[in-house]
Amino acid sequence: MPKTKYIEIYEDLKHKIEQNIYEYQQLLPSENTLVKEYDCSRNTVRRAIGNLVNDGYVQTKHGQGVRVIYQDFKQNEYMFGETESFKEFARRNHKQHETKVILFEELTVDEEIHAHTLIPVGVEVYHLKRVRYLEGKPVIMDHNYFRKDVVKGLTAEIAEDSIYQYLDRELDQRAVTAKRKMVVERTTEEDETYLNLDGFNSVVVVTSHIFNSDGVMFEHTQSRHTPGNFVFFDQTRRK
Amino acid sequence: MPKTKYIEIYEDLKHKIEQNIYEYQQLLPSENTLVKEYDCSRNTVRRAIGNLVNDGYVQTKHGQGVRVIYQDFKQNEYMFGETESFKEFARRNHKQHETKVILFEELTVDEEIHAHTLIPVGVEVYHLKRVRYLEGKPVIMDHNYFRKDVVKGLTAEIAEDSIYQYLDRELDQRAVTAKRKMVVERTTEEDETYLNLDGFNSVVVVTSHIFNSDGVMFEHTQSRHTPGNFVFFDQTRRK
DNA sequence: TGGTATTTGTCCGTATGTATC
DNA sequence: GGATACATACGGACAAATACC
Repeated sequence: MPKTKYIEIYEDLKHKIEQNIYEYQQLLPSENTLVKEYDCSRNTVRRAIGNLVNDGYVQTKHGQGVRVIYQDFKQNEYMFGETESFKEFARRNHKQHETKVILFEELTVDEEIHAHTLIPVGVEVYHLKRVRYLEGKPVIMDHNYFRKDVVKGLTAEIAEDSIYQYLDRELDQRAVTAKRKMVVERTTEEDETYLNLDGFNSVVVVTSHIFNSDGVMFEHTQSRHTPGNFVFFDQTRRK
Repeated sequence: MPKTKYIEIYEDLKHKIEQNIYEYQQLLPSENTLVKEYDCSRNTVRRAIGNLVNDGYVQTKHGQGVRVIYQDFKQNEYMFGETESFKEFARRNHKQHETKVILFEELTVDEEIHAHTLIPVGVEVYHLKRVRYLEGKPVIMDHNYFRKDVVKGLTAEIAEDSIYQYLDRELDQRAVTAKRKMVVERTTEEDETYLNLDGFNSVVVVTSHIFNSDGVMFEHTQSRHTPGNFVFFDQTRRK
């Protein structure tokens, strides 16, 4: 499984930045220097740098150089969001986790479901409600719709473990693009029944549309998070 | 002000997707076709497509093509976040807006301020508290720290209009990279005094670190949003 | 102040690999 | 197996912003 050259360079530079070999506010070696160092073309170096810019690790300036703007504030410990599953998230943070399925049904999308999921009318789907526990506390309530023609043979047992592991291992399917919308809403009775709200009268509602490698939107999920456990990071640049 | 070729192609394709000339789930013309159409190199076409992938407009698949996955759900009408100022946001949505400065002071960063802003100890800063009104309702409370050596000559009057307009027009300074962290917190007495919370007992706290083109982190802001008015969009892809 | 070197930004052409049809 | 399509990589040329002397 040979990695590509630009990914190797990207990861090497990233590690050097994280380990302060290249320090905050310092300039990286020039592109031409890196070309010699990694024995590759300038385009390849530039591609690696472009990824670091997207990650908010460095910032380039025309005629001047590439400046490190990475600061460690434990982004990795939390970092919800991204295209990461609940199980992966829990594992990475060494937290005990569990999922309980409280509804599992199969149905056909009608106009009403289409209106809020954008899944075409007539498509057959699994509809689930699941409660996610972290360290024994119920912190997320998921309302899922999965297309049956993509997520074939889903069962409640699988849904209590990891649907994404099943997709990847059994069906050779993967989530590629995830589009998300986040809002905060007042709690419903259902939220209050199932979640540990800790005094909050609101939940963070993350609505996701998820596409597989064929460009099919195979999942629509509304995740209702208890506010106390929700953290989201993001970095943008302009120009 | 001549735009670059790949930006022109990127914007042209983007418009064609938004106007359904290239439809949802359809494949774009192949890269080689687009090369002829735009009379440019394949690299340039690929660069334009790469930007559309980042925007969540299309998804590429090796050996198959570039598929449109854009769906219009009024992303443009709201879309807080990004590197957009409050004033720009209000203008774009045709909302009446206003800002009131409730604290304006100049001070020197000590250990305590450094700990939560990451601005180096000893740096002189402006410290402001501002309340932002949308359609007459107080919806955001900002706690700002600006470096005086970058944001020279800031006054309360400027802060009631638009600091970013002042930066751009008078000081030729621009925000380039913004790093954000979002959490939900219980309201403080100050929140309750100044904001229209509409029954919520929480606020969305967005902590931002903002860098200018020289890589200097010149602003640290904590924005406390009333939950009812907060919307955030995001798209990610993996692999 | 001004000219030169350095550095990043854009663009082109070509070759090869690999997945899909 | 052959054609098509995207992915990676190389090398070169010139422009534009900045730094240096």
